[in-house]
Amino acid sequence: MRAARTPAVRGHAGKGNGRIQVPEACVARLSLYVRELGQLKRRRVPFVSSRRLAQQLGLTDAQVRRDLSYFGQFGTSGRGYEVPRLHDRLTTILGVADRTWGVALVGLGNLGSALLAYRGFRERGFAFKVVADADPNKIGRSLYGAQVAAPGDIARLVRQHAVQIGIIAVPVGAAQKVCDALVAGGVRAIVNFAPVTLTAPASVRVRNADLAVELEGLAFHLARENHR
Amino acid sequence: MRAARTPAVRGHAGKGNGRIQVPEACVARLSLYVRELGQLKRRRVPFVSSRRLAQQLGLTDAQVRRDLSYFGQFGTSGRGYEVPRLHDRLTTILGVADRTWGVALVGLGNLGSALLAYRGFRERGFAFKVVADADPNKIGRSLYGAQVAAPGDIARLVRQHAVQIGIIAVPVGAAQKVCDALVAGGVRAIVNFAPVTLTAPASVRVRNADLAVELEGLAFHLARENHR
DNA sequence: CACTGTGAATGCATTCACAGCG
DNA sequence: CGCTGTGAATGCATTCACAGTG
Repeated sequence: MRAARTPAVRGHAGKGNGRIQVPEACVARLSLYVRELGQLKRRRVPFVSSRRLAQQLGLTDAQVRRDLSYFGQFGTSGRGYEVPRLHDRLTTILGVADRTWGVALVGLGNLGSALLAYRGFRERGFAFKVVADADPNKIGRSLYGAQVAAPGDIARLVRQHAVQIGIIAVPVGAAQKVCDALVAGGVRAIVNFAPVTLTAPASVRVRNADLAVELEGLAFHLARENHR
Repeated sequence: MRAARTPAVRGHAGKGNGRIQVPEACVARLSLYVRELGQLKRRRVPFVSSRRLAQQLGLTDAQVRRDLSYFGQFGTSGRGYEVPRLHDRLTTILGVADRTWGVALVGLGNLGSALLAYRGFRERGFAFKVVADADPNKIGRSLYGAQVAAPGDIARLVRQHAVQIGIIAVPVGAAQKVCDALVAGGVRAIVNFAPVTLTAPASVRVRNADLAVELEGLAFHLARENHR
């Protein structure tokens, strides 16, 4: 969940045109806010204070206020934030309100299948436009409403469907080749689940999600606490 | 990802036995170093410089040196770092060299199955000692060498096998209950894949790995770049 | 009042720059 | 030389604290 390859991600350069610099860490929390507000909205909670929101997410109230302030002034003194309004506003800012993002998923092993089946993606504005795998038994078949393509067709299909985000869920050995194909097709961001560092042009955002890294981070801390 | 108070993480300096604070961000990179060094080791590369290691991982050379310096002095002036030695040393520090970590996995849907089947975990020192699911059709069956238990048995089994790490791969509605069971059994760390914030004692480390959050982070940036 | 929004202060993390070593 | 290890400087992110508002 942590970006290994962080190409000095700046919010945005242009101060002149009124764009605000948003800390990267804040962006990461933005979708947590949306998630939580979505629940409150469904429960018809009309207002929420920074304090309560913070408590719910394990943050501090000051941090919630600071984070939200990067995007505008949404609150009412004395009462807090209007839940539906804030939810709508943040959803729009996240870029998942008014539009659907096309996604290309490569690799339909256990993990790839899990991702394809995960309803959360669709609900949150992501659609699998292209799905591919190297297994001849899978190519051509239809899974979860998507026709499985061959690796050789990735670049063409990505371009054809104007897909902007690629997901790599293939074994280590194939990851870089898949990455190249996605880049050739014109994706602008990639989520990589293979435990290897990819090489891609700086214009393409790469985010790594090696699941074992999560566990190892925890192991480090546990090991320390043990030998004390 | 998790925000709560950053606990004092300590490492030991090269000289003396005074313990020094290791930045949390550095810990996250530690397993990347191990991963990369493992590959170099297999290719029988004897030495590697901070420059080359950095290039390979998309970092700066200064950062690599700084990170490694938190754990000791491993390098040789003029030549760089001895690959096998550094690999062994970091593996030990990570806590995945000399021991195996017992893991409890709850939820055997697509994602849970993917995790269970992922060989990377076993290779990197993690063993699924307890596996559970609420589906009566799965309970009692044997998957990937693990007997599937019922949710009601989680706490008991976790304690019995002295499991320290829990993985939650169940739907949102069941996540908190599973979390409670894992905590009752005595786990000290949890990786949560359910898109919800869990409540757990401060002594239990919780790390969230909501896959949609990754995508949304990317969407935010893409949305910004579009409307320029 | 209870709460937001934000300068200012603090605390981390990264980068610079260079002394020192093989 | 080429490269490490590390003070010092810089740049981010979080927290404090309080003026201001409905």
